[in-house]
Amino acid sequence: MNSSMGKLKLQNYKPLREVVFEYLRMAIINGEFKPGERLMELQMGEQLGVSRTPIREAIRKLELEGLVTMIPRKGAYVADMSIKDVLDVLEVRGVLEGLAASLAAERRSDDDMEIMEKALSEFETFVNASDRDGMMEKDKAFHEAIFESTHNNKLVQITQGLQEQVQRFRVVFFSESDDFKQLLSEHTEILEAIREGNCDSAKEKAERHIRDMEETIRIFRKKKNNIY
Amino acid sequence: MNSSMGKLKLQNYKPLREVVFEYLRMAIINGEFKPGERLMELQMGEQLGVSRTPIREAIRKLELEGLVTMIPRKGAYVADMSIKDVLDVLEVRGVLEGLAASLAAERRSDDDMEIMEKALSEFETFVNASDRDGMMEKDKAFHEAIFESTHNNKLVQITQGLQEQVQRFRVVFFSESDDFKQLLSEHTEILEAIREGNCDSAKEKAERHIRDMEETIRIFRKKKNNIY
DNA sequence: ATTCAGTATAAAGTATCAAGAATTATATCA
DNA sequence: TGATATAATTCTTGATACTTTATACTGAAT
Repeated sequence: MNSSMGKLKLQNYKPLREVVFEYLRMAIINGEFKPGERLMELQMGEQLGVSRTPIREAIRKLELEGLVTMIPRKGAYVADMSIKDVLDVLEVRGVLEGLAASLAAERRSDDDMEIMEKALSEFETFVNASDRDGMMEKDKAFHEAIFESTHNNKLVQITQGLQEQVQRFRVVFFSESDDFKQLLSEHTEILEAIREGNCDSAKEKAERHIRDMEETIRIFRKKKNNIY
Repeated sequence: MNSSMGKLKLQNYKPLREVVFEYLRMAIINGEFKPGERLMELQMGEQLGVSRTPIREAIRKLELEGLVTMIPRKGAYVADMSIKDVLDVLEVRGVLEGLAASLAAERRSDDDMEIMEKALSEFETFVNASDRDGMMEKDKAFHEAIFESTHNNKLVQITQGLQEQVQRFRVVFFSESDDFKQLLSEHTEILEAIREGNCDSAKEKAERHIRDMEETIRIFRKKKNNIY
């Protein structure tokens, strides 16, 4: 009994740097910290009630993730985000989504299938309820479920990072213009192909799903007269 | 004069954490630190003549890169590397090489073309001289040149991380068995397709290039009786 | 042989010191 | 009197040293 209590404690223990890291990451992704904004160690520390060390370690990781830009001896800034950056990300994510769908169609277990179906139906529920936050969450969950079904850890890990960038972009630039009805029908088609084990079809549909998003952003860019 | 000296210094300045980070990364990638080996902050610090802080910050970044594994309150260990891990990496890298070659065929500038050709011819020189280290270096340079030619920064960044993992695997498991003559002819074909601007051909050849490598490792695994 | 206690060791986090960059103020020159 | 340049002060990062806390190991006792 003692040992199981100990284990529980152990599982729950998170180093401060980890807490700070996740806090800052979420704050940046959700747009609470704006691009270009300066992150000062002392100030952050006071705000979160910790000393500078955990803050610094968290910032180092955020730097590697590309969410923060460091200038030596000057400080850390929330990374800028151009439309070009997001288009670059989506170009990569397109082929990875395709790969994932194809592999999922080939390798998914019955458990995987259940998880994907659950995510999709929950997504549908939120669409019908017009709950935007819920949709975003389940949209993410659906794609994650596909990636998990590939049983390729590296693929899961890489895509997580990319997802964050896209999410961040959505929040910063774009908050109201996704067409969720459209997303729902595309998701349904992708899952159908995966269920049937049709690799090629799953791949093609998943890839086009991302290309559609790219196209939406290209149009958005033109409207804004943004030059690259 | 004084000010230009100052500027030079400024340009050359690298925070200690950065130096340590790169040192440790190279040491791990090149197999000087073995998988599972423990990295102790105090000891490392003494060895490199710095205090613990830069070591810690470097280790945090290595953790995010997947090169070290942290166990809270216990310490940092050089990450294990299974054959499954490398196959996962290559599965991802395959489609990214394909994407890169295709985009390069479409977007390369004349300067890009020159850089790629230079890398390839240097690779050939080392192959003829049977200089293994030189080959590895130029092999890497060639692939990097292709990725740079896509003008997609995100793609460059992601692939760098993957390249490191493959490199590490090569060193740890595999030191003598690459067939560089074969690599050379494949590289030549890929570059030919890029030069002609033939996206589909470039993509297909680049993808197969990685699949060949995957196949080599699968055979290697069978020989070793390694179960997944 | 097993368990519990005490000690040693290493990580986590805080406080402190040093050094570089930025801003402001003052002085000098036009 | 205004503007520019330089010096000084202040603020922030970079790095070290120190304290605390948890884990592991060793030895003794049941």
